[in-house]
Amino acid sequence: MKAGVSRQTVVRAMNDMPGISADTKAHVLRVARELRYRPSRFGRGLAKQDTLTVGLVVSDLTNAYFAELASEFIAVAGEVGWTVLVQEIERDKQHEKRVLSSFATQVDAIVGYLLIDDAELDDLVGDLPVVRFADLARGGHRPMIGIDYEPGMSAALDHLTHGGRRHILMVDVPTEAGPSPRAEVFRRLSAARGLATTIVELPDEHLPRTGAVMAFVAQALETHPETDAIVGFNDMIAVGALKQLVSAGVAVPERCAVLGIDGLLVGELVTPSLSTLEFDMRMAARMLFEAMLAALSDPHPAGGTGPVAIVTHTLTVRESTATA
Amino acid sequence: MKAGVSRQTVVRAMNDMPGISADTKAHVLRVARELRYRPSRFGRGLAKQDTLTVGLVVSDLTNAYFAELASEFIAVAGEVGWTVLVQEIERDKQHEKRVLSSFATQVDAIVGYLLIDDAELDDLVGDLPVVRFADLARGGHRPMIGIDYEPGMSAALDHLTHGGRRHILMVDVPTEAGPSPRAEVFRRLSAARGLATTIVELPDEHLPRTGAVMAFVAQALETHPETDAIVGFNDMIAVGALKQLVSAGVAVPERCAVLGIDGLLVGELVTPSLSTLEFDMRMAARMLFEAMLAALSDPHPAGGTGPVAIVTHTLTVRESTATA
DNA sequence: CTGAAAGCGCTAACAG
DNA sequence: CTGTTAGCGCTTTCAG
Repeated sequence: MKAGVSRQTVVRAMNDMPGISADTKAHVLRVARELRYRPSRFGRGLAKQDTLTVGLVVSDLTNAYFAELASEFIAVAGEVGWTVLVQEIERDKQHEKRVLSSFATQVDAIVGYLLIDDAELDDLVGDLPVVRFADLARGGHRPMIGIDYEPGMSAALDHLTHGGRRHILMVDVPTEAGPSPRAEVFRRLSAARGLATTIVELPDEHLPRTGAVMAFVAQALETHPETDAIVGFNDMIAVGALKQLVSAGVAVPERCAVLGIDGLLVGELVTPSLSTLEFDMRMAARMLFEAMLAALSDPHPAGGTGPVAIVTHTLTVRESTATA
Repeated sequence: MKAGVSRQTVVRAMNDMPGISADTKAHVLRVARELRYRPSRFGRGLAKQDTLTVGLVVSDLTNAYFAELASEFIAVAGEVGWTVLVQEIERDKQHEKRVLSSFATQVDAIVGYLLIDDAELDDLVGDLPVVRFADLARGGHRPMIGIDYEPGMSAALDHLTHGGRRHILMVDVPTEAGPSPRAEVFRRLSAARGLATTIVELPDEHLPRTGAVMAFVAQALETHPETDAIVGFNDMIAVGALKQLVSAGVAVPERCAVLGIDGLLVGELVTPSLSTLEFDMRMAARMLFEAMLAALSDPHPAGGTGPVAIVTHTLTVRESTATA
């Protein structure tokens, strides 16, 4: 059409389709290049009904946990030609709603770590497939990859008690609705073991700031001086606790052990190195993606779905919980 | 049309446009919801010629530096309704090319940390606007946010020499083409000061592994036992060096100082805490985004552009370079 | 092997 | 305030 030559033969050339002579194809390609022609994704998307864009929701990319999730998910998705839109929701439900409703017209599916519940989700995104990455306890009719803290936490408590720890303090980051699922499992399992545990709740505002976490831990330890082990809501909290103990001259792990959750790289880097509960994020990302494909091909499985897979943690023992 | 009622009045309802009675609008909206109707992004994109999707290229989200860039960039872009496609290129030029040519049909602009040069870029993406985030030294006719290491490195060297350090070792991560720009600046500035510095090159393969970095540093120190300060290519390398020194019983900072580059959070968490060169990633992300908008509105500025803004580092002194 | 015609779902411009 | 018409750029028939 444009360049002296052909027409919608261009399609055949651009898309590597059969039924075109090498000559014309080469010619078309060359002209296309000269013209700096780029096919429009909209025209194509409209004509071919398939498409491959997924929205990933995480709470904060700056958190290595979510960065790793994003990295692995993008990799898995990319392998089969899917493209990933990433958004952060920064623990803010309002913002999450805006993000989701914008996703509703931009992607073919949504996955990730969502705050809102299924009912609100139905409102915002209709029957767009959504797969959550969430604590197992969370209900709902949509598919999800459930995180079961029980096996890991159980192993962790065994490890701590075998090491003679009896007064365990968990520093939780509660949700709006109360203790986090991590803390719930901790409470339940330690009660079952007859342990004298305490859960303190770190206010949200302190979250990213190590200094604030340190101060908070210092204060908690004044109230609970008998503490001989601290479990952090996650590795970053645990590292804050670790720093506080070290700087207060409390011997770790001799006088007090510290355990994190998530298995972030930072745990290897601090001194003493941090024991933690970790899991295979690559596998989790793969499961998320596969659940998404499943949801896409069968949007309304009979009787809802609930968890389609469950991930658990493995205890990695490093220096911070070593036994004397 | 569909639901007993209206037609393309739907448009007016869905898009909050004027010229529609509250009644009809409410009705349309309700029916749309019942029908789980979601407008197609393709139809819309085709009809309205504007659109707002940018591709962000980073080398590795797992690297906190890039995670922060992504986080900030997504935030800035989101503020004005842009949506961000994220891709990793893992230091692999082939992969980068695939990513870029796929981006060419998916986004309206590309920004980020690219390996390939402008000529190859022209080939892959035509006149799609691209803004790099790159070392100032890098040439090219496309716009970029240039990173100038000189002011920061200069401050760092002053700080180290004032602390009496004379034998500085830099652990570089070279590019295919030789020393990194960071190392080049280091070499130039330390030569100008008459310092006895050495640059050792960490093989790529070791990159993510702290243990490997530690071993490499141990070996480098055997060859250069007089070393009294180590500058890492980035914070992660510096932390590896720090760990090696500590575990080898070398007093930090008394016997040997350690300095990182990038200003990652991890620097605050290690013991002793890491001095580093940091910069304002939020501002850098904002500049990237704005340069992108500029490139979009004027794709071919007279005479190319080169750097459209320059970012520099600030020295943050923590324990690892403290003076006795 | 190449060309022509129709339509994907939406919005804009213009009537009614 | 609401309906009609045309066309965005591409792919898919179906003819030549």
